[in-house]
Amino acid sequence: MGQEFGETIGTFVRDRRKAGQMTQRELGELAGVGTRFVSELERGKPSVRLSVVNKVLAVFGKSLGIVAALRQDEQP
Amino acid sequence: MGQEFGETIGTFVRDRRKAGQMTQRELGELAGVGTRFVSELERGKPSVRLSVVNKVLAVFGKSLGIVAALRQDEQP
DNA sequence: CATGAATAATCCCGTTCGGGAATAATAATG
DNA sequence: CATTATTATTCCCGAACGGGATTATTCATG
Repeated sequence: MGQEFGETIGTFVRDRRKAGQMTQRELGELAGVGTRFVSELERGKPSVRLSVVNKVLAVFGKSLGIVAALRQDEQP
Repeated sequence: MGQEFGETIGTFVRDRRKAGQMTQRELGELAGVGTRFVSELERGKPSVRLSVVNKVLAVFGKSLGIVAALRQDEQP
């Protein structure tokens, strides 16, 4: 099976948001962040603040601050 | 077995750095970030830029941009 | 203990983030 | 197709980041 790396933060957030029938505005309000940030996050803007990303992920009971997901070689 | 949640980004980076016999300055140079950032990252400063964090993690072949690690309830 | 290395804490400062609002572009719905 | 909702883009601006250097602390090691 081809490259099944896992999703980016952007696609994860977007999928979850849609799954929850939310608009970017609603998610933003829930997370306490701006609409524009949600939009940029979903589209993969790299230079975002970790704390703000986590505010969004917290809505879905997730977080980024714990483990580093591996991308290439080298086992954990 | 108490709280075995996985490490924070800070402890992960510090452990890996020490395991590699590196000083903060050396890691910073390798990653292309400043010494102060390495120090703050290791001590768990929450508001850091995702792109810069990933520059450091890249040194260890890791990344943060892929999967959201789960912290509480709710299965993946 | 003493001494030197490593790390932490501050300071100044250019860069950029993120909020909010307005507008343009795109998607959804009838 | 027409219309509306949703999303993307742009603007202004305050707030915070991150670099680099300096100074204070803490940690190794003998």
